[in-house]
Amino acid sequence: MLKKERHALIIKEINLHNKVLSSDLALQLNVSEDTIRRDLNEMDEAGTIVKVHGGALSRSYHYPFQQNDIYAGEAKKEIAKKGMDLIKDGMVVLTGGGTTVLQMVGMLPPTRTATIFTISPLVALQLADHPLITVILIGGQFSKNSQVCVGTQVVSYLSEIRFDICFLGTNGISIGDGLTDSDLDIVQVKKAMIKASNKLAIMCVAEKLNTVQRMRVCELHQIDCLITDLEPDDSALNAYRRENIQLY
Amino acid sequence: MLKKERHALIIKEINLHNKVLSSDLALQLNVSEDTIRRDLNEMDEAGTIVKVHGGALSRSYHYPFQQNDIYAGEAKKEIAKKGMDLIKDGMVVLTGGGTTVLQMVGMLPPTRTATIFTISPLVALQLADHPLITVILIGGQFSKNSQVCVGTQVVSYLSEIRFDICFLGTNGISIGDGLTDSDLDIVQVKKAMIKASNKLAIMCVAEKLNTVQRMRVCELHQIDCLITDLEPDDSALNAYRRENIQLY
DNA sequence: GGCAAACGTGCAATAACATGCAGGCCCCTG
DNA sequence: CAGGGGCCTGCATGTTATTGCACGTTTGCC
Repeated sequence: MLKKERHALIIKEINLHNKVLSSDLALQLNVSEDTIRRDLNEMDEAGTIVKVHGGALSRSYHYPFQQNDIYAGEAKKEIAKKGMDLIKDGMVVLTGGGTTVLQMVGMLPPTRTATIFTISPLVALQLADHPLITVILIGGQFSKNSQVCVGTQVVSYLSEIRFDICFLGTNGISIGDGLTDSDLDIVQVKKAMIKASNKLAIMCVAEKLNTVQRMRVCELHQIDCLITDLEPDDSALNAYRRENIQLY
Repeated sequence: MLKKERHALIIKEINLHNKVLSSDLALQLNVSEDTIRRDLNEMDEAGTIVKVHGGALSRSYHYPFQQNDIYAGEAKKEIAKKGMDLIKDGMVVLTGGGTTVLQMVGMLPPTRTATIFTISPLVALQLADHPLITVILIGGQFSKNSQVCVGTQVVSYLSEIRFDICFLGTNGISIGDGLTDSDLDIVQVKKAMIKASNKLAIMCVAEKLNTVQRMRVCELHQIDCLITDLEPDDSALNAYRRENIQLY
């Protein structure tokens, strides 16, 4: 087995799986782990791969963070655009505090007139430079983790108003468990928000579909609109389509 | 499972849900919680994430508004420091929304315990990473000019609570006209804030001393503390000293 | 104020590592 | 063809990294 040959195989393996283990390669190529290590070191110095303790990773895999952010950013913009279209002139809207919601309100055209209630200071600030939209910030205890207002104040306030539509971001959504979240305070507020609204729109990046968190927010059938970055007829959404959820 | 691999997965999880629990990760990645803790600590030191008790949070989500800190001039920092000293452990504090107030709450030592009510979303967000302070955001119509909550909701809410001390920024202050402001909504809220508080502290940069705005907020004698960037015995403050205002 | 979960630390076992050395292979030269 | 040098490989050595567990402490919640 020639060195170049091994290198080629290692690269092939890394391209395939984004990672290799020294021990696997030694077994597979029938050489000692020392040799593999030497190979990996050379290739790391050459910049072909990234060596780590125990094996090596593909160079692109080593810096997936920014790519992911950008990718997720694009997806969220896509979702935001679709969600935005659900807000018609004169509507009374209620929103939660996710980044997708934030994106959405930032994209609202300056000519749109609406009243937006929100539990998120960030959403309120985002809307500060919108000329026509009236913003009502719903006050209460400020949750440091999720940067929205929670607590009994919020819940009882919500009980006194009816909204045309409620936009919520997603933490977990799945067929079996419906909409789920990880924070008790948030769950209670979200429940109250849903109860106070005629329509419920859930915004969800495809990656979060079919993930489950600890606590239940609501059943699937309570969701009216599901807005994702996928095409509405994507097969990944089949199960949700069967629940009579309007897909966007 | 390679360490880098775990790190990448943790980051992915955090980007997705904005937070992770050590216990969940341990289960999901099939390693001990100790290992996860070590991972999270490393990533926290590297600045990738923010570690908290029980798990970790996304850095970008947690500090989206840090750029705001830059604006504060030296004078405002000086004022902020003096004002900060008036907040003692256990106090129930009410604040308005000026940049000086924002500076001040940003400087509060991490060991300080207090409950801070505020009409300013920015103040709430600024305090989001303070471990001990409870933040109550007072909700209402969001004023786009001044980026605080105003309106009858706020006023009636304030009528039901008593605060130890109220911090307000300054728009205009002068011997003849007292504290003045330019926006009717703001004035009404400020009046209610003053009425609800045992002590009134006004934060004011020297340039704004002896300026007058269109509408009156309160008389000079209602002010308990005047915090400026001048020395307390500065002659420019003589007139205010005569009004029995405590100078800082 | 009490309790359980989360925490940090030290320790030990194991895996992975770097390094030096010896043997084997190839090629070159005499 | 014999010998030698360069390169690669495997093995042995000692070192470092990583991980899980045990311990006592801190933290957050009720």
